[in-house]
Amino acid sequence: MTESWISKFKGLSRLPDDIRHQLETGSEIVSVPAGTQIFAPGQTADNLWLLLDGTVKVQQKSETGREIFLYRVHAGESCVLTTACMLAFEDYSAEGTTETPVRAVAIPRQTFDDLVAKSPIFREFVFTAYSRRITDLFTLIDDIVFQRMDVRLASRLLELADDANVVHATHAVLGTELGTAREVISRTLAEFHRRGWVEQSRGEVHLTGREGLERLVKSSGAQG
Amino acid sequence: MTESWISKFKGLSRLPDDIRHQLETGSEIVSVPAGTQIFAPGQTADNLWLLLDGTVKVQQKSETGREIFLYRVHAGESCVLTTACMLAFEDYSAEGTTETPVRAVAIPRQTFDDLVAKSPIFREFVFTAYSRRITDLFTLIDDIVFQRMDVRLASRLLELADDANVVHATHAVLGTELGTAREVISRTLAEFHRRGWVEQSRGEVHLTGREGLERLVKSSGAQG
DNA sequence: CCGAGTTTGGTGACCAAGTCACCAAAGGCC
DNA sequence: GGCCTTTGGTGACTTGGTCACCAAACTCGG
Repeated sequence: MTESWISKFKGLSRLPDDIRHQLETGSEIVSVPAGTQIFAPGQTADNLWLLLDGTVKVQQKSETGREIFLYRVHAGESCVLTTACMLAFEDYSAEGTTETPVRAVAIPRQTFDDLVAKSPIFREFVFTAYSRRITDLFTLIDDIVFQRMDVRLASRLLELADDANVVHATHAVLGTELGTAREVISRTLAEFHRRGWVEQSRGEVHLTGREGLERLVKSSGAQG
Repeated sequence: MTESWISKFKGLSRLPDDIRHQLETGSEIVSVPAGTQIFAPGQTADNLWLLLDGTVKVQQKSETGREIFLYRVHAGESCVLTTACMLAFEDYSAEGTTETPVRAVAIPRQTFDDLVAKSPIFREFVFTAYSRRITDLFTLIDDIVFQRMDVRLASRLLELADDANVVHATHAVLGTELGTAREVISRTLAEFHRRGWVEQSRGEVHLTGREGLERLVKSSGAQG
């Protein structure tokens, strides 16, 4: 390892050498395949995860068995929800699953607590992660309450599209991502098709007219 | 001050004497009237507030000028959103306003940072507060997406009622509390009236049949 | 390659909720 | 009293969520 993983995390770049060293020796790099549940209600988390590669999807399961997507953790971000579990012993009903193969740094509770006590910079890193999640949730709530479905779907499609402008997701998956029903996705996609913005095939959506989708998103003064 | 305010906060009761002392001498008790804005976007917060008396309402303002209620801070809780602002320098779009006259402990940034570094118990207190807010937001999202309006309104009325079973709020206020339109509140309240659960007068709702409202809330397997 | 079972997507009917436009009643204030 | 503001009520319409059901596409054992 010629280059430390620490450089992947902007908020940690200013760490002094001794803390860096403790962070590197006191943590472990782990790899898990896609589809692994990395935290769940009732399960104690003993590590804070910092994602190096891949994405983790965090969803809330409601009592009625339905699910809603809360947020996605990307490479370079920390999965701060596990911290909540580690330190606060709170019940939480959200679960996190890897969407792709994931490489991550696992920081054990002991190291984490030590570093929060010792290093103002590490402390700031942790609090920043927390408050980013909180503000993300605010934005999500705003979206759910005030934004139209077609705008939300368009924006999500643009986000999820790969290099070839293809979104690999079934209507049902897109439904839970946006907290709506599959039927609504089907209808809205049919409308997008009529406008020439997308082509569909089983399990995927091809964005043939990004401009149209982008115009729709922009026209509503939203951010995405 | 014969009894320290610290005893009002469960998570702080186990603090050792030296930390207690630093917390007491390094903070200040403040009083503000009802309707005071205690934090807002773009405004730097220099203190963490711990509420001794009264309530603070935290709302999100959307770009379209509409508002949605996020949560309410009660006596014995901390207004952790200001911490997010203090330590993480993040933009946030939520604002907090006192609903009643409020007495609170203001902990300056310096004292706060010091205590987080020094005291594991204080640290846990802070992280607990954060994670409680986050899980509250999860519950709110779940509610918004999956719960029927009539159930949500019934539950909120029960929460807001005073000792005489009266809710002092206009339909418009109840609308922003639940992230819906005034008209929807008016119609739902009319329905509740038809069922003999409430009487209305200008600016207030009298709960004449709590049992009915409670039955409605319970029948949906909700919590509140 | 066939055929049964599963997954995915499509559709119509209906209900719940949000939006718009407007009005009326109640209260405040000169 | 008369004017203005705040609050609440209503109908018509649109959007979104639910339910019931079907059809096409895939899977997989044989």
